[in-house]
Amino acid sequence: MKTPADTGFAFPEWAYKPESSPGSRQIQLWHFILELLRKEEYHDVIAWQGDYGEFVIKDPDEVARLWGARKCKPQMNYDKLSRALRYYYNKRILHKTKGKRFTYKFNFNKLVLVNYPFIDMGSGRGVPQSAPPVPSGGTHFRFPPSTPSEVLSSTEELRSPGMFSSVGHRMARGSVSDCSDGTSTNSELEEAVGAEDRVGGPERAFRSLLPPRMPHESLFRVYGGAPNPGLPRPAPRVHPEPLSPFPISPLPGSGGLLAPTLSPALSMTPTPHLPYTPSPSMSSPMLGSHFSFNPEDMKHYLQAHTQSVYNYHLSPRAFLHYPNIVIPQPHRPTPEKPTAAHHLHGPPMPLSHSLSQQPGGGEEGHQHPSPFKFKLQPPPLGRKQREAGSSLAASSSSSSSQSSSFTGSGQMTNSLLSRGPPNIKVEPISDIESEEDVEVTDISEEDEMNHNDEDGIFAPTAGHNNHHQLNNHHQANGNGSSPSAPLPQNNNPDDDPDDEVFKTPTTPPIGGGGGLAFPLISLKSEPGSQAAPISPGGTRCIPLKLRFKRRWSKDQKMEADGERDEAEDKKVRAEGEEEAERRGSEVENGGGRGEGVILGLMLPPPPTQRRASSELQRATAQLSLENSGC
DNA sequence: ATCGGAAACC
DNA sequence: GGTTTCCGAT
Repeated sequence: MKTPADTGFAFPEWAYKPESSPGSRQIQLWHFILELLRKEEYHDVIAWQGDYGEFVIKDPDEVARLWGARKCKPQMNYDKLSRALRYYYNKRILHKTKGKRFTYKFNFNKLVLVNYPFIDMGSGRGVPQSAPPVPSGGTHFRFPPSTPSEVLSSTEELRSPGMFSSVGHRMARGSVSDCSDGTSTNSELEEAVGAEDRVGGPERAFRSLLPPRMPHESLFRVYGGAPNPGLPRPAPRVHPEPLSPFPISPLPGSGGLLAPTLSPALSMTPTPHLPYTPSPSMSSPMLGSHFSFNPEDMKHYLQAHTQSVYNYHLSPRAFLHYPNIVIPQPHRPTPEKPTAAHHLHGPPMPLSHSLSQQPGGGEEGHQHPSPFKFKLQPPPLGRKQREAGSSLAASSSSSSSQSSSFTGSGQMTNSLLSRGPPNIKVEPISDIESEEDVEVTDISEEDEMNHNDEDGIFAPTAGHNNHHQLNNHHQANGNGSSPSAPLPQNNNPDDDPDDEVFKTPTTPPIGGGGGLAFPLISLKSEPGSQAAPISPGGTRCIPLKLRFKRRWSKDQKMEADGERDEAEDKKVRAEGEEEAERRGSEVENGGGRGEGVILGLMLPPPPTQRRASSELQRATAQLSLENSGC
C-alpha cells in the first residue's frame, strides 16, 4: 500500500547525492560542450554541424583549454578531453562521427528521453509511472540531502511539492568555475554565462541549464508501458494550447516544477538500468495517490521539454513523440540563434523533451544516481589484465563491478521492500535469457538506430555495434543519403514506437498490463516469476520478437560488414550483467529503454505526503547549506 | 586521429 | 562516478 514509507517516493537516490545537489559545481563535459555549442561566441571553436546533434570541434586545443579552464585543469589538452568524450560512447551520450575529424554527435534521444515523464503503465494497478513533477507548487524542487538513508526515509516526503523549493538562485557562479585560476577563458565563459543568465536573454534559458546546479532535475523516466486501463492516461491529445509564451520556461506558473527543471544532462547520465528503483517507491504512492497525468500537466511538461530542445538547439528530431500526447510546440524562444537554429527548426515534432531550462534557475548538474543510471560501460574486465595474465586482478575487477550492480539492486530492494517484495534480483535469467537480454539491449539500441535512420538523426548507434563503429555504414548512408533510411524492417509500426524512446505505448501492453511494467518488477525481477504472473512473456515477448527480428536483420547485415564481433562480444559481456538487470526493466517498461535515460521520477504529490514536507524542508535546508559551502 | 585500458584523482 | 592522465594500439 501506500504507506508513507513505501510511498516514499522518493527521488532516486542519486537525487540526493551531493553531486546532484545544486551546489555541486561540477560540470560535466557533455554539458559543457553543449554550453559551448550554444554560444555563438564559441562557434569558431566548436559548432553544430551536419546531422542532428552532430558537432565539430573546430579548434580542439581551444576547446580543451576552455574545458581545462572550467575544470581548473590547466594541463588539459585535446587528447585528454577526447578521452573523456570517448567515455561517453559507452554511455551513449555521444558517439563519434566517423570519417570526420573532430566530429562527434550527441545522442539526444537519450537525453530527451530522459526527460519525459510519463507513463507507463501498466501494470495493473499500480503502475507506477513517473510523474512529472508536478507543477503543483510551482516551485522547483531541489534535492535534498545527501544521505541516502535519510533520503530513503524521507523520500517519501520528497515528493511533495514542498520539497522543491526553490531553486532559485542559481548561482551565478559560472558554473563551475571555481577555479580561479583565472584563466581568461574561464572567466570568460563564466561571466558570459552568468551574465547572460541573469540577463535573461534568449539564451538565458539555456544557460539556466548549464549552470551549476541543477536543482531539480527532475526527471522523469519514461517508460513506456502499456497504458493501463485503469490508469488515467494522458489525454490523447492535448489541445494545443497556445503555448505559453514563456520563452523559456514554459510552465512558469503553472507548473513550474517540472518543466523547467529538467535537464537533459541528467537524464543522460542516469541510467536506466535500474529503472526503477525509485519507481517502486513511487509506485506505491502513485498507486495510492495516483498520479494522474493530467493532460494539462503533461502538456506543460512536454512543452517544457520541447522548449528545452529548442534551447539547446537540438534538432527537431530530438523531440520525441509521446504517444498520446501532443504538445504544442513552444515557440521558440529565441530568435537567437538562427544559426543554430537550423537544427532546431522544425519541429513539428510532437514531443518534446526537455532540457532544462528555466528562467529561474534550473539547473542541473549532473546527476546521477545511483541506481538509475544506466551505465553502459562494460564492466571492467580487464582486458589488459588478461593480457597481462593477472587473472586475479581481473577477477577482482569484475567482481567489483558486479557488486556495484548488486548494490544498485539492493537499493532497489529497499524500495521494493517498502512495497513488499522481497527480492530482487537481478538476473534470474540464465543464459538464454541473457542472450535475450543482450538482444534486447541491442534492440533498444537499435531502436535508436532505426530511429535515427528514420529520423535521421541520432543514431547513436551504439547499438549494435556497440561501439559506435559499426555503423559506419549506416551512418554513412544516413548522412549521405539517406536519412530516409531504409531500414528494412522499419516498416512495422511497432517498431517505430519502440524505437522511439518510449515504447510504451506501443508495447503491447496492454494486455499485459502486466507487462508492465515496470520497474518494480523488473527490479526484482525475475522474469520468470514475475513475468508469468503478469504477462508473461507474452507481452514482452511479442515486442521482443519483433525487435529481435529487426535486430537480427540488422545484425546480419552488420555481420556482413563484419565488424562487430569483438565489440559485440565485449559489450555483451560487459553489459550482460547490467543488462540483465536492465532487461527486466525494459520489459517492464515496455519499452524500456534501457537506454538511458531515465531520470528521475517524479513524484506526484499525493496529499498524504505532504507531511513530508517538513522533512523535505529540512532536507532542503541542508542542501542549501551544503551548497553554500561550495 | 582515434580508440580504449588502467590507474589516479577529486 | 566522472573524469584526468598516461599510453600502447590501430
